[in-house]
Amino acid sequence: MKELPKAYEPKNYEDKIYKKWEDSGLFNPDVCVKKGVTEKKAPSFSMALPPPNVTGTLHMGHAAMLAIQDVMARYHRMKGDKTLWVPGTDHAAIATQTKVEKLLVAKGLKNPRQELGREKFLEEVKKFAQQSHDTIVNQCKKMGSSLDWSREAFTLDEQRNLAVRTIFKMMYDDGLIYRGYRIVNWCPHCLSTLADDEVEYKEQTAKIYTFKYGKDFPIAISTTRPETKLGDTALAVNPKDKRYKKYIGQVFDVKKFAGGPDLKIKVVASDEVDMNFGTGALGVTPAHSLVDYEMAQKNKLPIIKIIGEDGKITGDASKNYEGLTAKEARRKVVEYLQQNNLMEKEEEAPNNLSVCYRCGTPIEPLPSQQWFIYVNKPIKARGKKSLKQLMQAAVKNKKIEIIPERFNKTYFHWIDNLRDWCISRQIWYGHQIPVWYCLSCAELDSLGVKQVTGETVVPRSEKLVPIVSIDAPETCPKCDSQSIFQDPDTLDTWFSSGLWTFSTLGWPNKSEDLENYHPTSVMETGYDILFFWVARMILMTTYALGEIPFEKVYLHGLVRDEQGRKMSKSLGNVIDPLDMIAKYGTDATRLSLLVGNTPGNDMKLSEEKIVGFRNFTNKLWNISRFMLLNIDEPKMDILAPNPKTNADKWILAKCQIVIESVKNYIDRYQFSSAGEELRRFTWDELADWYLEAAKVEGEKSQVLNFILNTLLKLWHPYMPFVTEAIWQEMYGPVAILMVESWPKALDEFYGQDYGDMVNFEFIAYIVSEIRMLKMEKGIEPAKKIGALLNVGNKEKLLRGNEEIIKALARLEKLEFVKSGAEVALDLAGAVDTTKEKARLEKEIQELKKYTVGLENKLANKEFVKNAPKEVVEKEQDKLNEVKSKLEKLQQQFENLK
RNA sequence: GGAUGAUUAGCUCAGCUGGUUAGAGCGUUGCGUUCACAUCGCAAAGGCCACUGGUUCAAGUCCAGUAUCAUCCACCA
Repeated sequence: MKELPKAYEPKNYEDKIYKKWEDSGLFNPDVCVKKGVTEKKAPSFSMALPPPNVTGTLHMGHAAMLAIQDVMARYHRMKGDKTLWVPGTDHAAIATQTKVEKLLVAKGLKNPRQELGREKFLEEVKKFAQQSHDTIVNQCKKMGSSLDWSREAFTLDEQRNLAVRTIFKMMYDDGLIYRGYRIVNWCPHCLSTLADDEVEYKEQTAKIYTFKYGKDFPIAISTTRPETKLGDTALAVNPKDKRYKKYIGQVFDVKKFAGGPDLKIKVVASDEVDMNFGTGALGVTPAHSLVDYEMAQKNKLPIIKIIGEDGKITGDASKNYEGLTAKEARRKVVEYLQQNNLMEKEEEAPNNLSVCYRCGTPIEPLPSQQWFIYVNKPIKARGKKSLKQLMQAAVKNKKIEIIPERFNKTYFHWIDNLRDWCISRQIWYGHQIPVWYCLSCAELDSLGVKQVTGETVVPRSEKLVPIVSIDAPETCPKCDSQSIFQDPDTLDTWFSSGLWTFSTLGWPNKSEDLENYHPTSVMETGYDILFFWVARMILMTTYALGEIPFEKVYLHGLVRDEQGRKMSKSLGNVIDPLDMIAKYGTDATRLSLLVGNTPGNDMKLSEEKIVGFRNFTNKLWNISRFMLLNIDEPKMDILAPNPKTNADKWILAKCQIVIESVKNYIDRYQFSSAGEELRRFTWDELADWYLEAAKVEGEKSQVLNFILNTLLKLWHPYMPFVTEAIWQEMYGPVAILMVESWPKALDEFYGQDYGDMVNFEFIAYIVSEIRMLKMEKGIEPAKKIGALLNVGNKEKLLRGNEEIIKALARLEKLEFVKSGAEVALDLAGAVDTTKEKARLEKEIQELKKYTVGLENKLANKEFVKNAPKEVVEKEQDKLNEVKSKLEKLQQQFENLK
């Protein structure tokens, strides 16, 4: 006999319990093996935690991710698998740097990078990242995540840096990484390139200007960005366009366009030009539009860069405009065109503006010398497949399964549209590219460098010959000169996080972890980073290791607010997981994120939902409290006891069924269904019926002990804290539920004979009927009255459970009879029979309708012919059952008269 | 422009390969302080499963189309 406190107080247990788990070392599979908790040869189950960005704190999305993954980790650990869940954080290059810059600006610095210099600035970033990291780790622990902290990784630590340098060298040597002068997405605020999918589009209305380059120019063009026309080298028309056909191939000289540079405009044909848009003619600006750039390459047109990395007009080709920002230049061009009667039309039209996904600044496409990865080039070491093909194959041949399946389509579509991946970034926080240049080998004069000092900024130039090396070379391998310097650029953050599943396991070293735990079992993450990250991991891993990074991809949805809006600080609708944990406990918070949603779909979260699960947590606590009061001496490894009564048989059978279905649901990644199933068993079956019966029957120590052990184990992956807390109340401070073995369904309780189960269900049905009758007749539930039961062919069963029926239906007297209605109340006159008659009539009508439906179905020859036997039989059984029920009701109805 | 998802009870959502009178939680209504729990119990009400066709003995479930909403991708200058 143990007695728990009346209500569960999460605060009194959670931190202590987490500390105990952590101190036990059992998050580490090696320790589990050493302590004999897991067998040495057990199958392994491994996951890499999607590393949260060190840009701040965790939100509900992270909490959901941690909860789902922890369910899997704990389930597999209890099942006896060697379970490894590796934690870590992501340096999130641009995101973190931007964040720190903002903080420094808020502190009063005007231009932090310039004022501090690379080294000091990076120190600031590191400080911030460290703080953020600590917060995140603490939050992961608060969520109860059973992560193996001894293996914690950071995308920018030394081990990961080695992995990055190694794979860069591999790819370079395989000819997959190249340096090129290409149009890139340039963010003039971050002063860096962005990958294609780091560009976002914002709807806006823009002014479209229609004008001619010059007075004698025969064709007018339309554009939203007149200032870029300073760099036009061609005009494209559709070859089918009769208006302009005659001009194709001609070259027009435009003197001093908009008071600026002279232009040579060649008229070229392109199918891509829409004849119906604007004037049907497109001014081609090869340097500042990707489409135009491609057109220029096809037609061998010159590329004139007129906007520089600072977002200002460059001097080379744009006299009179040099140094103006794009905005200023636009105003000036427009003014000129208006004043010189070249402007034909100005109109507002909807338009998509491309902006930086980090800072929202409009993107400036411009040509620049950058590092790229070929996605279409055949790779010798991989059967001449390209990276694209490797990525496609992994999913197409089902080595990787994406859950839910529909994301396959999105994934393939993305790959089809994939262009070479620009991996160099002009920011400081990140993996510096493992490339060095020798100044002695290069002709410095031609680079515009006169004298080399420590602080010399060397312009980006293809004239610098790259020396690619895993470790920093001391001298130039060609000329032995010591004046070499490392490429100042850093790598796209996804380059390093793409290695995550194997870099965290020790690659490029041939580690045991890599051997044991790679490929990982599951990658659980949000669908919003399917392209950014999941696809890149597949790319990197299939290339580097020739194997997949994970077998399953489980994609969860976004956590939204009650109204379905994204949670954001500016909207003020953010629900902080830590607040919820403080108010309602971790288990309630976890359940609210685990139950009531399906993979790939967004979920709406409200505080009320969490309150509901807090109530359930307390319910479980009190169920345990009651059970413990009726268990003599709890035993941890109690065997299933022999059931004595109908109720015992029923609950033991139900228990086996729930064990089986929870297992099936979790194995099929239906975490919500498993949780609902468990909740239903716990509340509707165990608490509402069995425990009530137990109060009557008494002496249930063994059954209760067995059921409670099973119950706590089954709930543990979902609610680790409350279950562990109860477990320790039961079995002392040394016991750890987390590594107890997962329950197995036992055939003897339900395999052969469902009869036992159905028997108690009949008792429950009778009790419900009596309660219903009392309610219908306006008798207070607590008021004790008498009742008559027609025993039919169930005399033994009913008499055997007489006390239960009396107690649960609150009867003072129960008589068994052999005729009349199934159940009748001893009403002692004075009761409103009209109400009861109406109720019966309604029910009879409904049953009649149902009977007719069934009869029609069975009379249908087609149905009998075509439907499977079992279905037909089932329908026949249904009909018989309904008919007999109908008879009984009609008899009752008659009796009332 | 292309794609995907959603549309089921007042609200939030389940419903896997088509086969019980379509389910749950919350909320609502009525009754209730039975010695685990009012963070509770008992009971009830509430649904042409968006719409229109089709396939089938049988459709919430499969197919086609329509509408509304959401998201993603591409981007037209």
